[in-house]
Amino acid sequence: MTFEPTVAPDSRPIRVRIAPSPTGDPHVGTAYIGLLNYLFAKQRGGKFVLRIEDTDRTRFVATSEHMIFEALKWVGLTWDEGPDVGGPFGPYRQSERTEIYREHAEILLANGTAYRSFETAEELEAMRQQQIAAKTPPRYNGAHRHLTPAQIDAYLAEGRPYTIRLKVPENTSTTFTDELRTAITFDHNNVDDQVLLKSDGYPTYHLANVVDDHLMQITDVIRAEEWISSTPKHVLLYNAFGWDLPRFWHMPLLRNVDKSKISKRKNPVSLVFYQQSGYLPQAMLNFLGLLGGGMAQPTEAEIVSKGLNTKEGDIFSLPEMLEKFDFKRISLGGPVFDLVKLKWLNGEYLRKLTPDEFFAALRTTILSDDYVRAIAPLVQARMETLGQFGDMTSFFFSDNISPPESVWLPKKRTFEETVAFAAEQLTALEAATWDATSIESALKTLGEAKQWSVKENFMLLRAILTGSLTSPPLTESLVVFGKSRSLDRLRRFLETQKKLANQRK
RNA sequence: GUCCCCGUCGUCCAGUGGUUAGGACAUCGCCCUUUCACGGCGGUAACACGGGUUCGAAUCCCGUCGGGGACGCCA
Repeated sequence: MTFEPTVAPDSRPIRVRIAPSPTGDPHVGTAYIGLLNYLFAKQRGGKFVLRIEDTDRTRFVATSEHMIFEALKWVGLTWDEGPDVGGPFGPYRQSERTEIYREHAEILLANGTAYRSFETAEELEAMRQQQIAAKTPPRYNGAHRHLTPAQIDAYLAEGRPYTIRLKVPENTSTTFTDELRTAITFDHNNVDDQVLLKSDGYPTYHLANVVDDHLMQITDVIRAEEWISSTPKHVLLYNAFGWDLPRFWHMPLLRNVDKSKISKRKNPVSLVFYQQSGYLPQAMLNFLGLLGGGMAQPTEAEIVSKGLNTKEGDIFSLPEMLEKFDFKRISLGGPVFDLVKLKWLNGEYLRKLTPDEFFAALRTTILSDDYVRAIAPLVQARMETLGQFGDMTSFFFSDNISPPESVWLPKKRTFEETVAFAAEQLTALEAATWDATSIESALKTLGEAKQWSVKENFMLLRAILTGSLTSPPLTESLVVFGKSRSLDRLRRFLETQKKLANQRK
């Protein structure tokens, strides 16, 4: 038996959404999928919805949501419905919809397509480790699938916490259509009994996304390829509720240079980083539009008639994308997020600005009053002439800082232990709130634990971030320079040293 | 390990049975130039492999190999 649920009729007005999770800095992948959804909706007279998926309270970052809004606006994307602008299908923040998910989980419990599972997270983790050790696929063993009503009542009476899991039908398979691919089939032996409602009462992505997409009347789910393998669970859920399916479009995943899924370790992924580093939003958007194809190359006739240079086939604006972008053209190989080409594109846009516009661009970003004002007090006491400002603060305005080993390597430390310690600094800073006292205590705590003196500790970081052993106060400088750029500089340093170390071997 | 997706220059894209396999970025060379950059001109560079189908395969089919993703009370 194969499930073949009905797909929503084509006549419904197009509605798409992006659903970022507020767990940190806004991600280039969010802008990429956002752009695609935006284009899809606008080309079809549809609505583009922004929904915040904040159901993981352990990873929740309070400042993140606002940063996501600002970053999307920065690249030029706007949404028709969302937590900030409202809309007829709100609330658009999942943490405000918990009651809805609970009710829907009850429906599944009642119709037998879901069940309660009383294992603890620790028990499940132990099971997973055993399975991995035994080289078998890590999967929930379905132990509580067949609990008798008496057992369930006993557990409930005990007040034992539980999750609600999807009861994936046995011995069948699910087939769904991906609009960019052929039909995709998953045997249910390979589909886990996914947790739908966590023991804290919050839904997992799977439940929340299906319920919300249905209630918000989403017609087309355009998301990253990493979701393909959980799509059968979603199809099963639509089925269990008796709902029509949206169309699924899985977009290729952005990649690091080594082709792995894009990650902050290997590539700057924060939109804040690009903004603060002086990339123009139109260049970023253009670059994202280039990845994965979608834009038809100009024909020879167009090149001749418009007097285009051949390279200008790669240069286009959002209105041009709206006009020409074709989803059926998207190529499925995961595109490398190539910083080199992004920089070239950005240079192209920079050169096209008028002198006044260029000046304005500098003054609103890298030379903004706010930025210079924040830097000024760090060097005032150290200066004898204003002319020394540049000497003391150049690292705030530089892209590439690569101190030689003679600068960053402490006298009494080896290369290996120092690089390892710098990696620890990165981890500590990633977890730190970005203010001077938090940074300082995070570093000191680490130094004490690893037996690094405050001097060695701070000097190392100073060298990595400023390229010098003489600089304005370190923690204050870090705060002004910004978390995303500071951490990126540290990551690049580590990558560079790793490569050098490999070359020596 | 299991399942799923993908596979054209180093990178991003063209190419959908008949092309000298095209463009962009990068790279190399030349020109312009006080330097660098910009700009101009030119070069190197790819159909992963093996079987089919066909008069003819980058294009269609199968297998192999390679890459990636998923396998969480993360999203």
